[in-house]
Amino acid sequence: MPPSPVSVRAISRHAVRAELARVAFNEFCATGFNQVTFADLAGATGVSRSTFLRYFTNKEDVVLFLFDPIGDTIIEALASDARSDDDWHALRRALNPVVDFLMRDTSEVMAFLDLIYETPALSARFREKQFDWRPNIVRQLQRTHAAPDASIVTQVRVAAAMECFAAALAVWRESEGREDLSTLIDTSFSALDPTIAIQTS
Amino acid sequence: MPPSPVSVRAISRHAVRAELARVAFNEFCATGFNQVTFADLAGATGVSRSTFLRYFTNKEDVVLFLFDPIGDTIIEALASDARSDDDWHALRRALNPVVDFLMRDTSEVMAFLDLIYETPALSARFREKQFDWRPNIVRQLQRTHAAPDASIVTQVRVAAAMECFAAALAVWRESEGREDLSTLIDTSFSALDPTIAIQTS
DNA sequence: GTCAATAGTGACACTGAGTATCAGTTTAGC
DNA sequence: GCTAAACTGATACTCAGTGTCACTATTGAC
Repeated sequence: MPPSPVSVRAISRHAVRAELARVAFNEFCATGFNQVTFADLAGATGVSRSTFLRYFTNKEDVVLFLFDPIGDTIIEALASDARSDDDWHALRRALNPVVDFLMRDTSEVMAFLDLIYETPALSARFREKQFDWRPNIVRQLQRTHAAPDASIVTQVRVAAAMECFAAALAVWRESEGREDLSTLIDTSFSALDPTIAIQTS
Repeated sequence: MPPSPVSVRAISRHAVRAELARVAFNEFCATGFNQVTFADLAGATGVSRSTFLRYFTNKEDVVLFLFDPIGDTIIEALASDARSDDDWHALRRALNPVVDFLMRDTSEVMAFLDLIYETPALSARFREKQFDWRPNIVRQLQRTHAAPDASIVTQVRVAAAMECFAAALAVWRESEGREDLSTLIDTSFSALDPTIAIQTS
């Protein structure tokens, strides 16, 4: 009995989740991620610990679920990519909508990245999240773009592309947003671009 | 008062650690990593829970510390690498001693990889371990091999190289050791090699 | 061989994340 | 308004990981 594709309950759930996360984020920034317990968060949000826990799969998710859409964004970008050149450039292009997504509210994203990079538990989970995107990206890339010889080649290229993104993001946040994220991603990608020959000293 | 570089106590500690890990590994394989508690391990090894815990930084470390030497192995390989061509091929060569290390006891390593890959918590920590090797590798590479333009380029190349290794290792274990690990690493590396131009369709 | 410093041990208590259950309440949709 | 479903808070629980403390064993120096 799924009454409608987007039920009223789902909307409510989303909104509550966002509000809980908002309050929690302030607590984390003020006191430190590890110092704040779920009991603290329950108190700060006026909801019971049980209820708070039901809205998130784990403590890191309270911060990181903001970045959940990125995985699907990449998939969609690859799916709607008309050009059919090599997969490496397709992967680069697929990151453009991600950059757009992050640039919608630079200061908010930067605040999140600050908290993430200064909290080992959060950075570790953030990397895990990015890792979890990979299989779907590999599948999509094999479907829409000339799948190369072996599966391992595609897997490695996707992994490398995601690492390029991660490295660019890290430098971007270190520069406090002064450097251009797109340019940084370009630099990362060209450091590995298998379609251009770099002269060996 | 450090009496000698390698004290008797350090040797004992190492040996005890190895023995505890050996027994624990059997328990993990028999019952499943998540199902076995530290209390169980204490019982199986005949040592108290407190003592067992003192030998490892966390539960995953009981399994994964076997792979600790790999980080240093890579560093040493880079340091003693005479050739000074591009950093990408230097990184590839630095993995040869790692392959040697893994091939010393193929069946043991394979048993470990089986447990790791079937246990999400272990694979996640395994990736974290590999991630932790990166900064030192970057530093060593910048010292000994023609450091390229920007720091981000080296960082990306090291990250990509480690992902090549990880991908090759995963395929190797899936093949149950039938495929050649060195060849798989070669394939991975050439999928990204920035020194050879691949034709674009 | 004795002895003092140091390290290892087991017992215990504790925090905090995450899971599970359950009775009571709210809400959606007919 | 009614019913089935979802949401809530309370409670109890498991287990990883930390910290402390008294006790024992070992080491290295004398």
